[in-house]
Amino acid sequence: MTVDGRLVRGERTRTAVLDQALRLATVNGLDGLSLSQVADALGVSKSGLFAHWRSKQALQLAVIEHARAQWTDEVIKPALRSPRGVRRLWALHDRRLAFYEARVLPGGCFFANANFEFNARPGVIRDRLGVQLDDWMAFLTRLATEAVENGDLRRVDPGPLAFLVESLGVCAVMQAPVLGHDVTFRHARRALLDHLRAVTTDPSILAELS
Amino acid sequence: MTVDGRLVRGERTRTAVLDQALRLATVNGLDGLSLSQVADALGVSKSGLFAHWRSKQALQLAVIEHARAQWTDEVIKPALRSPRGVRRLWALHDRRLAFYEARVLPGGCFFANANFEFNARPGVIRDRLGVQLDDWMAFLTRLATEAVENGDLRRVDPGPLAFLVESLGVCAVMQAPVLGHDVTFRHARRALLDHLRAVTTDPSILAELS
DNA sequence: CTACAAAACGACCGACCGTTCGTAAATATT
DNA sequence: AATATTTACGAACGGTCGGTCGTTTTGTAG
Repeated sequence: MTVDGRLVRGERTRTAVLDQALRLATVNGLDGLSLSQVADALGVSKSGLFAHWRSKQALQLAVIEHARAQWTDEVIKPALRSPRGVRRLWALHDRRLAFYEARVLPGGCFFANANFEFNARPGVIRDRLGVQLDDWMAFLTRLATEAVENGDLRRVDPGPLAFLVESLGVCAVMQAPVLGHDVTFRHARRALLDHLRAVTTDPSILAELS
Repeated sequence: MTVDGRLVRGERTRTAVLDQALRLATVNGLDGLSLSQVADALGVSKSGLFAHWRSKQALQLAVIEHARAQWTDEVIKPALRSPRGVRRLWALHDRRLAFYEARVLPGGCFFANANFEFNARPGVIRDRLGVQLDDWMAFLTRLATEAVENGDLRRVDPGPLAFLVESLGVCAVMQAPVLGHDVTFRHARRALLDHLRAVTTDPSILAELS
């Protein structure tokens, strides 16, 4: 929020806190997020954080929202510029991998980490992550359905196909730091390409893809 | 370890501790594992744990080994009873899913959870998990290679295929608690079956599979 | 310049953590 | 039965955590 062109004092720190908190939460876990560490890393006092968020959980939820907005801007929107159909589905997969290749920032995917972390821990956080995952899978399924309706695919259920795309993306960001970015991302791209080639009606559509 | 047919006193508690610790670590995270909680859940004193493991990290490493042994007995060995080739590759996928369907125990897959948790946290734990993952992928790749050498598959790189199998398994145990076991496992099975059908030379091999 | 409101601060609290240590109980040995 | 040795125990320590509160600093308006 801006007033007269200048940043309100608290607003600048607000986004700075969310950036730092997202970074730390991605590395140490959303639950392992330490308010003390966030404050120290920014050179502000820990108690000052409670002026913006009433509790740690409130900050955690804000971090989730922050990550969601970032994901929308940097992955979903660019992918939607590709032509609808199989190529758009591939574009999303490619953008996702590129998103993690670009930033050498450690910690992998915040959402994947958080989902695994809260897999068996019911509560507000778990519910919020569940809604995000539901929306994301619905979006992927819609893309797969569009590809089928376009006549690009044959004999394919959109659900399992969306699940396959998601699986390759999730597993890639998990294995990349351990087994090496090069081989992991190559496998993730190659596996989906092989699959699409096998189920696409007109393979020439895929010729331009790497 | 047994002496004269009777359990040494400490040994019974040792495996009980590892079972409980594995359960808690799967839910709360390997780093979120609390020695106090382990001791309380078993009705033993916290300080007594240090007689068996010199530190929390030592117990964490023992838990990893415990999980590995369990995984070998309940997933790998049964799958190896299937005939070599595509059917054995499918059997492993199926056994893995059945392993998590059978135990309604919450927390998903310990190894997946731990890998994501320590993705960006170098150290002894990270190294140990990395070796496990490396071995596991090598095993999967060997199964895929066998399927190719058997003549079951066409135009397929074993590496990406192994990566695909692993991806579907990992993602299934991540989504199952959130989106429901039924739809998630169905998608995980269907996606691999579709893929195998598309790349198998003799589809009749897959007829018997669900 | 003064006065007011918002925001950041530092000190502090209770809770939980991993770890250590002296002691008591349980087992093994003579 | 008495001794020696292993094993588990409870209390306590230092440290970090999330959260609270009174004070001081900062920015704004009259």
